[in-house]
Order: sequence, then structure tokens, then C-alpha cells
Amino acid sequence: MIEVLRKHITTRLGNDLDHLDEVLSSFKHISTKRNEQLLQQGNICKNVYFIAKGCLQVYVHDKDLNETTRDIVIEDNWCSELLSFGSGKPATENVRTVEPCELFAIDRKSFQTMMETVPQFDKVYKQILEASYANSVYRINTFVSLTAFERIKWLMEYRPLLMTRLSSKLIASYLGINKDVFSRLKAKL
Amino acid sequence: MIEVLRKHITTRLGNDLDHLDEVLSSFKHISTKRNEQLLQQGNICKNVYFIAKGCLQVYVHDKDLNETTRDIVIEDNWCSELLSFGSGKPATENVRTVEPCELFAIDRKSFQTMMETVPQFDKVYKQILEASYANSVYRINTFVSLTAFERIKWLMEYRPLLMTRLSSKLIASYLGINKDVFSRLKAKL
DNA sequence: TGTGAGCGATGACAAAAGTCGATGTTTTAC
DNA sequence: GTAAAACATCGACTTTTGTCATCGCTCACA
Repeated sequence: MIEVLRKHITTRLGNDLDHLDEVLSSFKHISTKRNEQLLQQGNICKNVYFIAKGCLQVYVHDKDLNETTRDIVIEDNWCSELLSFGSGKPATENVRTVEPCELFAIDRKSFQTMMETVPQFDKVYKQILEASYANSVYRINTFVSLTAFERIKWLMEYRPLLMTRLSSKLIASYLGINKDVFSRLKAKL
Repeated sequence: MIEVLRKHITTRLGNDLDHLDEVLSSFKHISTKRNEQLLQQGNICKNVYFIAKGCLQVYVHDKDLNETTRDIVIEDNWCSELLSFGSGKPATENVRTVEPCELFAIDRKSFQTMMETVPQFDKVYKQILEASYANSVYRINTFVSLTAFERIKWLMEYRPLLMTRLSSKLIASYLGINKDVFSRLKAKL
């Protein structure tokens, strides 16, 4: 499993990375069931997770206690509540596993140590942050102006795997539409 | 005018910042009219702007050529298309002035020089990026689950200045609702 | 001073989305 | 293996939102 992470890192930072084994050993391997809570809103986000296998959901509760899913992250990607992780302030979002997962977690202290000892490592944080930001900007710019039906077609086109892999309820909360509406519109595709 | 920028920086990075005058002199002062295009989608974003006075709009065009406004940025804040500025790739968004503005612009080359010569300066980029990301995350998490009426009430509560300062058309495109709907709902407040 | 462009408001209507209750299915827990 | 819980779908209905045409106002400017 750690090979997935090794490959991910070398692909991005090059094969000649010093201390690669040291970097890898600073991650802790975690196997989870589905529906495990990795972060609760209000707590401080202690880890950045690399997903070797499985799927995570980043979400909040709206005023009616419905879940609103900001992001769904699958294998070979990083997931965290970066703003809390970076600042040490309480998280505004929740994170849970959607499927059984194989994760590699690095905590703030180890992350800090890596930043100091491995020169290229501070690029990692910047890369994750920039990728997360790009993702958010894209999401705002596309979704704000799309109808429910267009959002579904968008998902079919750009993240088709999710359509088959996730529950309708979860997809609807990711697309920001009502689950009954999602069910009806899906039938019209 | 440059005093606004000086104060902004010292407030965040401390009074004892070395090279402060050098930093300040790497910015170019720009006075604009309203409705000036600072960045066109597809071009490379050359500057980061500090707004000493005025207001900028960051927007895209949807499939029907309507404008969707991702952000409205007022004085004492930074504005750019960071993903393009940071990577040198074409911008996905447009930026224009909404009012006559007093701006301080720093281009990529000067920014790079500052990063190298002024140790604290690389914090600036990280701070701007983190603030932008926080802003986007917040926008997604709140807006996705709000009705048009609730979005208007949100604006009244959290950015009341914008209600009086901007045109209805612009506010509607920021809230992601139709301008006629905005007009009707506003009357019911 | 007149003219035209842009803006904001509004009524009438159409379309989209949300709500609720019922029902059958699948998954989970013991 | 079975009961309970969660999920997906659907019809009927309500509410919200979008569209379009119209009208009056303001402002820039020839």
C-alpha cells in the first residue's frame, strides 16, 4: 500500500528525492471501515491524509441539519481540513470515510519536521493548498450557474465513476440538490 | 495612498520588517476609472493587486454569456487570479474594476525578487492563498444550501456595505440569482 | 435639450425545485 | 435469519425561481 504513496510523491517531486524513506516512514498507515469519522467540526484537524484506497467525504451541516458535501475525494489524492491543519484553529468541516479505506496519515508535528528537514517537502503543502483552492474556485464558477439537471450531466461527464460508486443521497448533497429531485432527473437522462 | 499598503503590511508582518521601503517601492501605483478590465480570461495574470481604494469584481461567463461573479473585493484587500499568477498558466477568470480605484500592483518578476530578498515576504503569498481558499470554502459551504432569499439576508448581515454600494445586477450575479428575482425578494425584506 | 442606453421594478406566466406520504428494496445489526 | 433502519423511487401538490414584456427613471453626451 505504501507503494501508492511512494509513487505519488516521486511522480510529483522526482525520483532523486533525498530522504524519501524518511518521508514515507513519517506517515502512519490506517485501515478504516466505511462511515468512520476522521474529523469532527469544532475539533482541530490533526492530520493530512493520503488516500491509497477508498473515498472520503468533506461536509458540513446546514441549518436544517442536512449534510452539504463540499468535496468527495478518492484514492491517489490528499484530503484534510487544511485551514484547521495549517492554523491549528478548530475545523469548520467534517470528514468521514464513505468506503473502507487505506489511508496514510501525517500529523502536524511530523509534517513540520519534514518541512524543516526535507527541502522539497514544503512544496507538498503548497501543492495541496493550490490544488484545493483550484478545486474550490472551479466548483463555484461552474455550479453557481447550473441547474440541477445540468449539474447531474456535469457529474456524468467529469466524474462518472462517482455516479456508480456513491449513494444517491451523497451525490445529491454534493451537487447541492434535493435527493428526490435527483432521483427524478436521473431517470430522465 | 501607499500608506494604506504600508499599514496593511506592518499590521500583518510586524513593524520591524527589514526592507519595508524596498518592498513598497516594488509596487506600482495605478489609478483606474470604473469598468476597467484588469485581466481577461485566457491571458496570463501578470499582477497581484492591493486595493487601497475602490472595488474589484472577479467573474466568469456562463454558457448563456451571463456573468457569474465569484468574488467582490474591496479596499484593504488583495486581489488576483492566483492560480494563473502562481503557475504562469492562462487565467480562467476575468477581473475588472467596479468603481474608480487606487491600486498597487506587483508583477511576477518583482514578486519573485521580493520572495528571495525579503525572508518574511514568502509569508505574504501563503497568507493571500490561504485567505482566498478560506473564502472559497466558506462560500461553497454557505451558499450551496441557501435559498435566494436567505442569500440576500446573508449579504445584509455579513456584507451590508455591498448592498448599498453595488448595482443590483452585480449583487445578483454574486449571489447566483436572477436579477428580477433579486429585485422582488429585496422588496420583501 | 433631446435621445438612447442602462438600470430597477413589477405583473403575468412558465419552468424548476422542494415537500410529503406511500411503497418496495437493500443494508445493517443483533 | 430476522427485524429494524436506511435508502431509492414515485405521484401529487406547493413553493420558489426564471422568463419576458413593459414602464419609468437617470445619466451621459451629442
